Amino acid sequence: MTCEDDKVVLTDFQAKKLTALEQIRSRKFLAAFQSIRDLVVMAEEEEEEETYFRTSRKVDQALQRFTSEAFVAPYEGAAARRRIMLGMDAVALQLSSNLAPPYDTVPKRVYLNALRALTVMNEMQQSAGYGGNATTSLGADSTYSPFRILQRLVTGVGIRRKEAGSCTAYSNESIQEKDFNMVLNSFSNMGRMDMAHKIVALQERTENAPPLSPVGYSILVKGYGRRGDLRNVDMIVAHAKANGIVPDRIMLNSLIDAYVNCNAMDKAKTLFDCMAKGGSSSHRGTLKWVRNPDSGEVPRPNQRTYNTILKGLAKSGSLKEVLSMSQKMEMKRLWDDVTTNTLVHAAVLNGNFDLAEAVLDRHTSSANARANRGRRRNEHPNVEAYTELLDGYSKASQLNNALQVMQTMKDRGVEPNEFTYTCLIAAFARHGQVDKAKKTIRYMTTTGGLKPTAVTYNAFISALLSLPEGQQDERDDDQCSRAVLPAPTDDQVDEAIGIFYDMMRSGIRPNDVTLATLIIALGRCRPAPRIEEAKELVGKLEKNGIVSYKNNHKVVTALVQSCGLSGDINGALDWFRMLKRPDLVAVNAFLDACCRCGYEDVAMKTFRHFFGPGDGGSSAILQPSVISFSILIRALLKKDTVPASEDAQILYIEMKDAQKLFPDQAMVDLVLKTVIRTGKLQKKDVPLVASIVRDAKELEWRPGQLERRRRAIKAVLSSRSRLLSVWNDEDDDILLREIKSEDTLLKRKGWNKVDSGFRLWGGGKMDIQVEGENDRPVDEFLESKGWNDMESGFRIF
DNA sequence: TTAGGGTTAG
Repeated sequence: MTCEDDKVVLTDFQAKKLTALEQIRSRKFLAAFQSIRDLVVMAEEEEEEETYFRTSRKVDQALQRFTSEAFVAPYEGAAARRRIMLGMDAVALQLSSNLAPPYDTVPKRVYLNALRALTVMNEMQQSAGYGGNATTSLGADSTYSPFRILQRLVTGVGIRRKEAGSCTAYSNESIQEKDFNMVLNSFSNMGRMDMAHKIVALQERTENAPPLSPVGYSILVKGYGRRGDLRNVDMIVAHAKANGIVPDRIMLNSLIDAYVNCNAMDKAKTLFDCMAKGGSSSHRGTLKWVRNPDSGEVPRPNQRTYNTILKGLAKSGSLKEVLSMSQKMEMKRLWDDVTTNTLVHAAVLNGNFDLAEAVLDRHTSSANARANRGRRRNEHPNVEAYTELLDGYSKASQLNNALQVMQTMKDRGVEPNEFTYTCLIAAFARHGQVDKAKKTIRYMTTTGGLKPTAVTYNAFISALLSLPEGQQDERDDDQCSRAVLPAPTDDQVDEAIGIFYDMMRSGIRPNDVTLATLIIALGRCRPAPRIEEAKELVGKLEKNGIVSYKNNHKVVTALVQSCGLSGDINGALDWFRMLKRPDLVAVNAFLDACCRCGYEDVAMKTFRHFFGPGDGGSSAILQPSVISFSILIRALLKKDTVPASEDAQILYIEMKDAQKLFPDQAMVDLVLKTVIRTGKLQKKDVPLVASIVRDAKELEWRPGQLERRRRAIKAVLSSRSRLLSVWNDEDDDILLREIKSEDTLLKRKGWNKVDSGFRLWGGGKMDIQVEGENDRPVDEFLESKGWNDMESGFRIF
């Protein structure tokens, strides 16, 4: 190579580099990346050593310039995603290049920037509802990238040493714990506990990596708590204890919240008690762990602690408990906007709209920007409560009151947001006012300056598919529990599909929930299922790359269920087989499909395959749920034979003894409905019914559930049976009246154990006939069964 | 770095 040639090459190179820098400046990232790729090749081909080194350094400068721009905020949106992934491509390019060392490695700072960009981006996309369509040009999954970067950071592979050419060993000591925690937190927020676990494992087995601190444990506990995974929450706590972790207030708050999310209020209350009472708490064991061994102090509860426990009480306890706790908070001056929102939540959950209105009357914040720091821009701190109240009215078929909430918001200067509009749109749709729902979408976009989301349309569609007001009573008695929503009509389904196309036309990508909703609707619609249309729809969307159903559990499960509903067992089987690792919901859907199509034997085999032999051993692939048992028990009872009823009973016992599961409302409804036909309860079914209703005695019934239960009872009553269980909820007028009249009756009969869990109710005559036992006095019958009538919670008269 | 509050959902 002559001196002349050399000059030309350098000039070319410089020109290219200038182009690249200009492209970066004008944010043409793809073009810039391509230019840099050319630069890399040019440098690699350089033969003269010093020039090779010099050009390599210049390429590195360009690369660093590129990545520092690529990994900068904002991290939201498709363009940001492309930019960040190009940044990752640039990192990969440099690592795989033959640039002169150390320029074939990447400075630590770049990795750290990438880490931040990737984690924030992944979390945002998760919440934006991107499906599994995320792949990069290198085929790398953006979910794994943060993990791989951390791996590099701890091993030093591909990381530039401080001084060029230095031979000193890479030291990972300067990797901050917060770098790990940032990634851990993002996986935890995404619900990817598998990945979170990988991070922890990496941290634990790497020398010099920072050990898990209360911060890391807080993050893990949060993640498992959100998934309702009590077992792993407990496991993390045990791990922390074993490692001598002294929990701080945040960790305890996280733990209380996790317990609340896992419906483990007893544990949440214990912890709260320790924090509130400190040394005087009676929970010695917990106290021992929670207390700081040096100072002897126990972290004191703060506003968040109280709000968290309040949320738990709202979820599981009575309104009374919530009210007394909120009064305590007010006295301690710990009341804030979250308290207001939580109290409204509790009130709405209990159907006590007056209370919700009263709380908002008194506690609505005067909107000020300072209160909103860290939240969405200038949003009123109580929109959430108003939104929930609106939604509550709408779901309780009180459209006018729902609309009145919009007016109240306006009067009080509470600006509706996309959540509020979503609920309003669903409210219109639920009441058959489709045009107004559509208008609201337009209104929120234009006047409100808000964008409807996939959830907006999903809410619209599913509200449409639920029966409009006025037709509620026409449901057949199949539809007594939430587990069985009313079957939509052809017209409703057509309307829903129309909205679905509106959605796509306005450029909003349907997600798996959208698709699953439509699939189920098509599978169940009246007068005949339209399963073929469902399959076509899925195929079309897949072909056009709009939604990918492959490996999408929700969509495939919906197809399994839909096939089952329309008697297509082969279809159900085909779709079910597509799932490499079916989850509980999928297995339940398949069990249901088998049973509906008359393949109880296949169902039973499937049940054993996934849930094990029922000995409580650990050979099971999955843990069954009450639903799994409900499906099989119903199928068995439907067979209406003595051996099948016995099998049902055995399954029920297995559910309680081996699986420690107890019946829920749906199961009670289902069994009652299946077993009580033509007013007769057959002898073979008595033991099962008796134990189920007795076990269900502790169930908590909320107004919505009470309503369903009331319908179930109505169904039972209308089938000439008299069957009633005892309610503790004094809020429900109708049931109260029924119980009162029942109590009168019991008094007249001289029976005063009204607290027993279960009564059969009839105007003094025996309405439930126990086949073959009609003539025998009840007490004799019970005695013959070895039942103590009241203690067994079962009385026949 | 980490903790509490609203919409759809098999």
